[in-house]
Amino acid sequence: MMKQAPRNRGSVTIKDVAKKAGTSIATVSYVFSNEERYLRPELRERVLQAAAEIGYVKNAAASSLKGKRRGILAVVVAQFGNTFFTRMCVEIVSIARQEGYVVTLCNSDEDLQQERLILERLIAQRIDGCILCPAFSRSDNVELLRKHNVPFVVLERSLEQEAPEYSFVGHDNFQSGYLATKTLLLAGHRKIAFLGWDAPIPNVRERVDGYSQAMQEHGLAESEQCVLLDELSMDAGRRMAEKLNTDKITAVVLGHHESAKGVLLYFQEKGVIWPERVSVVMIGTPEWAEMLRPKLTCVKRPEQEMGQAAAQALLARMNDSQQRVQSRVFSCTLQQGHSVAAFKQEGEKS
Amino acid sequence: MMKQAPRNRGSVTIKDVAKKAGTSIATVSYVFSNEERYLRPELRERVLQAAAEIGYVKNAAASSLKGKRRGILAVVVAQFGNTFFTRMCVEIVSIARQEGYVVTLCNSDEDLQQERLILERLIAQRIDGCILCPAFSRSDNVELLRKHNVPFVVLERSLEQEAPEYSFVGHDNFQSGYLATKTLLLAGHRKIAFLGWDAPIPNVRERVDGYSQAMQEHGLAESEQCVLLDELSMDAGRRMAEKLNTDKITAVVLGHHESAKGVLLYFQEKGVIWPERVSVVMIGTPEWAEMLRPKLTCVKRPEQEMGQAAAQALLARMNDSQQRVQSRVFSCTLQQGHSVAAFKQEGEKS
DNA sequence: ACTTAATATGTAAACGTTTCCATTGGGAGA
DNA sequence: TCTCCCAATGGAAACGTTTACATATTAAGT
Repeated sequence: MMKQAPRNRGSVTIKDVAKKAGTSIATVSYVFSNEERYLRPELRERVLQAAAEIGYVKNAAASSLKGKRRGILAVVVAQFGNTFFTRMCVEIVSIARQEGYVVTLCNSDEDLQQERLILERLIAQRIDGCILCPAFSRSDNVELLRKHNVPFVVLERSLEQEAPEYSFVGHDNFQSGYLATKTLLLAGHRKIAFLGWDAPIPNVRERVDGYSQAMQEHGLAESEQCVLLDELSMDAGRRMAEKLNTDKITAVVLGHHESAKGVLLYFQEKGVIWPERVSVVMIGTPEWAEMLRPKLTCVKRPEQEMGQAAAQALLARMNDSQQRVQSRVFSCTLQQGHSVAAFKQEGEKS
Repeated sequence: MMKQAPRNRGSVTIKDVAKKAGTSIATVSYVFSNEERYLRPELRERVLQAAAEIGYVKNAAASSLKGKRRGILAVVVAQFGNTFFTRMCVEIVSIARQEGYVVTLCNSDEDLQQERLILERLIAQRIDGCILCPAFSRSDNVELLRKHNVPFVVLERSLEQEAPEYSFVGHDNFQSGYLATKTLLLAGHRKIAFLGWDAPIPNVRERVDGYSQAMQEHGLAESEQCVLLDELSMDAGRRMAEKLNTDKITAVVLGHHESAKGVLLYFQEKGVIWPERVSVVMIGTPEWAEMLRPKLTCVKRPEQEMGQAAAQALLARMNDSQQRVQSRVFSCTLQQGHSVAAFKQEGEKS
């Protein structure tokens, strides 16, 4: 019985190149992965020629076995489809590509089970590094990475609990809440509501803290503050908007653009037009923010810089595991729109 | 001189597990990758125990060397950030995950050079399969995949030239253009413009063909048709909108949602309100489409089904390379909004 | 007790690379 | 002519798995 040519998936191997070029596999390997090694130019050329002819591409998996890098980085986010993350991903991928890495993008969908599954798979692939936005800011799965010596950077969500040191890149949630609120306060508003996400994570708390702080600076104690939190959906946005007493409230901070959609649609339906009836500042800059008229005033997070910073932090960590962890927290800026109007007393209507 | 413990990246190997469990590596391997093989339950348990204790995770790269699958699929799109693709990706990833694959998402950014680079890197990784939306519908790089026996499925962009057979999943561009136009025609409009992308790819041509066909069916010859094409950007959208003679035109088909943004912003600025002054149907359903008021009437492509179909087609192809290629073309549906008004003569204004 | 057949485990050769080290063939210096 | 050395190449072990095959153990049949 003829022995089948086994040829795993029919791939061309270094051996084939060696045979074709009439040399040893060692030589071929030197040509492709050891620039320094001196070889007769003529020989080097011959090998390259042969390789090109039969279409040889080095097997990265085999190569990684011998201690070479794997060539794969991973980004695990909790909300794929959220433009904030998408934009950062684009930057990360771009920098990674320059360094010769392929990036695998994963979505935990804010689910710890999924996240764990994903990380286990990534570890099985022996990825070279990982950028992780942990679901619910939980450190559970981060420990997996640590245990397996995968260099990693935490993105956007700082960890709860007393987690050991780790590199972090995110934006200043407190400041974003503060900035949004301050903008409304400076326009003269006092009855300002904060509508946001009800997740038990630092990001949310800090934004609310920023709101509270700004309010207090203007002499508005807790009793005069109004914070509504609900899940991340249009319906939740609607629910919150319904609860608002728009006769009393003159301005709102939209703490998350996902539920913001529901709020604004509700406003539009009910004729609560901005900025005449209510002033609005939103945290986040989804694509639709620039399409609405009047245009929304938004707090912009520097996604581009953040993505770059995350990628660089990871690369730094990979190159030198001893390196001090980095922590970079970015400030947000106000993206001026037309949804904030100066507050007018309107003749003692209350 | 003490020889350093080499321990590539410090990973725990099958050998460590064997030592810990006091058995051979063969046994450990059987435990983890050969369900059938009978082992004394007590032994199996002991191995699992040992593995768990020292945190063993199988090295997928090494495993793949022996002919096992690599566990990686790739999706290469030309426009990352375009929600149309993002939504399909979500589905693909979800199905792939069920089958135990990790998916790497790549963005060629409509650049053939990039695309080639990406594919070469993916081939080096010996991915198990690939879903590709080829930049500019060019088949150049697709051949790379074929040459390296990577099972693949072409997504959304059919190939130009006389390409050999390949599996394809996309939507019916002709029908989408036809449906959009027909909707306006049925509302009584006659002066209808088509604004779209000027790329030399079948997708674009077919949409325009759909427009033309619909127009002709209503007795409107080429001279009464109006097709404007430009690049994919808001500015381009503005440019096209400026060129429109809105005194003559009573309705527009927005052929691509990216430039559509520019068009609509321009309309808003110039007070060309819809549907009173101009009726609008857009091909595509970006997030912002549901935020505008009046809400846009859109042609919806079934992204979810398409993503699933693509993933399934790929898996089918991977499991049986002999299998006949599949070609699935999905129809679009109208997503009713309020941007189309019945055409009224308005008293011989012209 | 002795073969036979099952059952349970281990040995070792691959997979495609990388790289240490050995080997070869000159040419220069003596 | 003979060393010696250097430059250029190849042999072979290793990386962490899988798996065909060999071995060792046990039970059953004579």
